[in-house]
Amino acid sequence: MSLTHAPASAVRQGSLRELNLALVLGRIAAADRPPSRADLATATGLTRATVSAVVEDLLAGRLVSESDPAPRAGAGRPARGLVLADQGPAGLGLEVNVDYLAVCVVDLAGQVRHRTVHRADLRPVAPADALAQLVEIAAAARDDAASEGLTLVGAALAVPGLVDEAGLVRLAPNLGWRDVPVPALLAEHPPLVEQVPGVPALVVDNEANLAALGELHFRPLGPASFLHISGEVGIGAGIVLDGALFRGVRGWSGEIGHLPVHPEGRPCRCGGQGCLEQYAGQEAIVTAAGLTRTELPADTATARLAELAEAGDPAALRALHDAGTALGVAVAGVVNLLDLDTVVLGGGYAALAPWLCPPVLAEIASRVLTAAWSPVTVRPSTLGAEAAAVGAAGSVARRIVAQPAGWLARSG
Amino acid sequence: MSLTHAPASAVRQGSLRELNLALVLGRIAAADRPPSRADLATATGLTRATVSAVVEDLLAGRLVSESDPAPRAGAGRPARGLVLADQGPAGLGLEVNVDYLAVCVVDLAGQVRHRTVHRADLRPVAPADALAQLVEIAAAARDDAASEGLTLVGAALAVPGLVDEAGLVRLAPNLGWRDVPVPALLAEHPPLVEQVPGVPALVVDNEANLAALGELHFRPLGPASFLHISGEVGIGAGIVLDGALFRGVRGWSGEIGHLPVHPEGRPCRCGGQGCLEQYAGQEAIVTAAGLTRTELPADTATARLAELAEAGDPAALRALHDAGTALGVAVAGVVNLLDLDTVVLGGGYAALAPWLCPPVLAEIASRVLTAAWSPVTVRPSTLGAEAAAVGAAGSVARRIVAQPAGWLARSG
DNA sequence: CGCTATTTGTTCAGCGATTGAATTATTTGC
DNA sequence: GCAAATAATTCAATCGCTGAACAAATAGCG
Repeated sequence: MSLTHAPASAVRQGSLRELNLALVLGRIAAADRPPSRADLATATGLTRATVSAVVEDLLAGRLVSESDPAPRAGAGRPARGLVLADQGPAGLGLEVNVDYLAVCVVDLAGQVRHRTVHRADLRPVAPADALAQLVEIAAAARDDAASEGLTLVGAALAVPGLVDEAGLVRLAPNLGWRDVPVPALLAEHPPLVEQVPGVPALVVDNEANLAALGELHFRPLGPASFLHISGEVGIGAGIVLDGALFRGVRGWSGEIGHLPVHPEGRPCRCGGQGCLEQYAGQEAIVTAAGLTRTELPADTATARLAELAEAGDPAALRALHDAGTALGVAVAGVVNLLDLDTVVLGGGYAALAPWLCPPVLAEIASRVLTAAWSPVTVRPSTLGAEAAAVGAAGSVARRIVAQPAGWLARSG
Repeated sequence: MSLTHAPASAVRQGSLRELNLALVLGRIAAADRPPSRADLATATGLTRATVSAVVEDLLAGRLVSESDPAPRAGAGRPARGLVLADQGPAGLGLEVNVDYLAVCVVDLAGQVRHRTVHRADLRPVAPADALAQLVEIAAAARDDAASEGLTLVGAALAVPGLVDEAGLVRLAPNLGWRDVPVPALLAEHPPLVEQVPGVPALVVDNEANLAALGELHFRPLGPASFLHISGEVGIGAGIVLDGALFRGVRGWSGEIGHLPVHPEGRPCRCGGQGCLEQYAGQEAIVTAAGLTRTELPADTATARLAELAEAGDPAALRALHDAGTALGVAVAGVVNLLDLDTVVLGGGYAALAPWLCPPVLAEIASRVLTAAWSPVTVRPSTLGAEAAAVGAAGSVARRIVAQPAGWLARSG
């Protein structure tokens, strides 16, 4: 009973075409095999005449291209299949993290067409310098993409911290950033992407949010709702509802790391007590497993932990089990509250999933009221460590698919 | 970055008018004083010509009516104000609860035009008989409404339990219902409402969900996001995001009563341990306050508790403080996760809010990471005990406002 | 009182987008 | 080689929005 069917603004004849462009393009994107114009007509309810006109616009704008006729049984003129173009607009994904910079390019079909990861300890680097390095890498990626016929039409930057709506990074503790005006700093460099009406040139967002969107690449069929948990030093969650990121009133949703799991337990840096982060954060797991804290906490510690667990080290196994139980308590609460059917373990958790999933599932089974009727899937993320960059680039590409009119208005 | 701008189905010229009808009617509903056609034109971006045509349809369909000209300074032809009609379509709200049946009628403007509460212990009554009684009361309400020029166009029924999408009541423990096919049982009685395209004749939903929608009556301006907590024997929450109820993948969201607040604490009937319900449910508070369990737990126990607290009874005050703290732990988790800025205490909690709010706010202040930047409001519900019936009727009325085309197609 | 400025609301030709039927295009099967 | 079948396009008709002109109604001012 969504009661928000009223459009946000006036609907004119032009909007009508805009909406049908989006409708048809969306069907092409969601189809599992290249649909014909006739398929699209029956699927959308439009007439074949209209679909032809719409498709003509999409072809002219290089958003779709005709593929080899799909094999079909029976008589009749063969159909021409339509697929998302592998040339044309594409999204740029950027990521600044503690120990790497990442850049990637994703095309309309969701394919990662370019990817660069530059490993470096970014903590001692000033924000402006870090962004300058990132721009340099991104410019190379853009040129690379251009040689494949791709035009970058928007960028999204993932940052491990709280970001406000204007793109100001309020606080990125592990990076040491505070009140960094990212859009202003990037504006001092030559623009990386072509301006397209309706597509923001730059979106800055929380790493956990964008990593969650990355998972949509592997569930492109229909709207999906799931919880994506990034286990790093802190624990962040991206909540995807019906295929769209849920950001909350101020854009600060997903702070699952501070869900209380032992209300009178260990004090947390947030000021509370017994937060999940104190029991399932990377540091908590590492110290519980008896490992000394390594220099770069992100990758090496996780990899070492997985090695130990693989080898059957009792301390590591116990640490992972306890962390998984704490995580399961929090996740059970979230599932009870939001009735989600899928939980994705991402970031540092992905590699540890074999040991984390069982206790998480156990807690869900015993605590979720509706678990008997609706099973909950818990699985590791399918993307690697740079999921956020992929998700960021994908979010731009998905926007073009959802609102093709802006791009078409540009290219004539 | 909602990426779901693509319409669900084909957009034809007719849809265009449908969308603009909804747009204009929505503006009229949201305005704080009766807008003129010219006001609507500037507000919506449509031309005055189009607005006139749209308004003509709305007037003909008795969805709006012209009010006395609003006073305006300066020269010029006086405007004719437009308001939602106080005659025409209206929504029927129904509620079956442990100790009462409630029926109410809400008009387009959100006014409660009729209300009947029939007190009776429904636990020993068979579902079919309870529904038969409800239908009888509702028929009287419908006739009453008809004499005021109101036509009922849809009904929503609130039930204290889990309801699936088809309206089957899977489980209503306190009512003793299990797998009750409500739509089928109601279909055996003469229809209560007129059939209107696009408006379901009957929606069955969880009481907590519909009570949450009731709060929208007092925040009609713009989309609101809040958490509404109904504290009864169980504790249910309705999550309203951007003015629409969030139901979850299977419609079973809001089970806040089973959020773990002491993971190794008291066993809960759900099979888990330390659920909120065991610490802030009505029974928990009552027994903690040293009260013997009364026969009908709903109203009397809460009222007695409020009396004792008012009188300064230490046991009652301590019980309420402890319950509020437990509630605060859970709410802090929800706010961290969803970044909501408003929490409404409804149901049995409404009367206890003076004692529950302080500890809840204290937990939020210490546990919510972003509390410093974004204050969270915690307030009691403004509707009484029958909030669910009002919310149910209001949801129907709001649907007509959001999708007026169906009603207009009916009445010619 | 009459005139002007001002704002509201309506009328009407023009236009863009969809529709539905007719037409063309291209293949399979007999 | 021809009929049947399916795909895609063409074209007049229609629906709804636009923009400008026009009619209606009031305040201010001399």
